[in-house]
Amino acid sequence: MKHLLSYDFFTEKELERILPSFNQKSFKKKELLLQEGTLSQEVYFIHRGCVRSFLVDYEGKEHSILFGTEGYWMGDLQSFINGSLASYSYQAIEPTEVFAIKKTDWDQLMDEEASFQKYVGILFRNALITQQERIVELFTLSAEERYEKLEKSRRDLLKRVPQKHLASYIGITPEFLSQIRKKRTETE
Amino acid sequence: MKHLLSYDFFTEKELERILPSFNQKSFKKKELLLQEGTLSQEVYFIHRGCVRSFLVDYEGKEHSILFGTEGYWMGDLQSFINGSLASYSYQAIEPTEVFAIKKTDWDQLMDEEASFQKYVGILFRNALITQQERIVELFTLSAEERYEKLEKSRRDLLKRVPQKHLASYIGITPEFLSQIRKKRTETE
DNA sequence: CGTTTGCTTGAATTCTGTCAAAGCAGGTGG
DNA sequence: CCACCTGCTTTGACAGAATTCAAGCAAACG
Repeated sequence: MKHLLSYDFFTEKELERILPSFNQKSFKKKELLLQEGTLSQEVYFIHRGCVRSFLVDYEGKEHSILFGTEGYWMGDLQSFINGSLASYSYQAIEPTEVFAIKKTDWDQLMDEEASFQKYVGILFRNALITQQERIVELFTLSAEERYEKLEKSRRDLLKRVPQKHLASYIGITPEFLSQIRKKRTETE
Repeated sequence: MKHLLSYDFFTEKELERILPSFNQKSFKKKELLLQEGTLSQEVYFIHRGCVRSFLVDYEGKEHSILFGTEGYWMGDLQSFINGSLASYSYQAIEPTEVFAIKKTDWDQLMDEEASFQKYVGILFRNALITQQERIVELFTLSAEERYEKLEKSRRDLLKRVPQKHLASYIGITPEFLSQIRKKRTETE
């Protein structure tokens, strides 16, 4: 469980109280961590691998919302926290190992462990800021610029994630992403 | 300060400790609550009026990010919490009255008042979920559908906010919003 | 009033999606 | 190890969506 530690946010003692609440779990490639329409009972800290969250729209098309790799948290907040049914599915893109924490243990930690509560507060704040930036990108950048941005900020994903998922992440069709890539190699 | 109370989240005693940290402030129509590039020293709870946040892109175009009305919190999280310079500007669309809380008072409340910390945690979580939904909308809905959605979820805004701002909020040009409105009145 | 500001319109243009076909993998079973 | 699937990527022609630009109108404001 080095990764949680490597944030070096917690002291040794705090970790001793926090870590026992987590269980290690493995998922095969293409396996679902959580399926849309079910209740999320746990959230995951990714230790090794890659996970995508996606939704299926009313036309049956998939849209990738987020990619999590080593050090990311993944989970359906809405379902996990409010107890509603998940609107998104979560799927391993590679063989993936995670540390899972169940709702009851989560709630207990949030109540009893001030350091954890603080940690989660920071997590949410950062997520909020990241998402805000994403919204701004969608407004201000063209598809090509969004792809360039992704190239810079998450270069690792380009090799790990199929094009079609990257395309849907930046909000375009796989075919059009192909065009963009073609144009870019020609120009350069 | 009925509004903060009306959330009926806090007990009387908690409110007695919390409310003194807020100051009432007024802004005229078009006045800026906070300007991009400056440091955010306080955040606002809107008691009466309407505020929009927006950014100016590299082509000089404005994009409205969020509209806050009665009962909304407005502020530049990134700047307020991390001490960086604000990326967005915040402008009163109507004469607006807010309750402002300064960074030092905020920090103090977050440290000393567990109920406030919890309240803010919920605030951020909800904001996170709302934003996630917004991203999904941008992916899955056409411009026309996004406008219809806005019509339903924030009908009040249609009368209070100029078209051009609504247009930029749903990510289109004012001209195209005009087309949509025209088409819709013809069809129906 | 005159001036500004915002809304509408239409035509030309750019961007992105759709569709269909073909090429290129990677994985599987024999 | 090969041959065959199956699913992913590429391509090009075309259609549709959205923007740009320019002009005119209406409403708001000092």
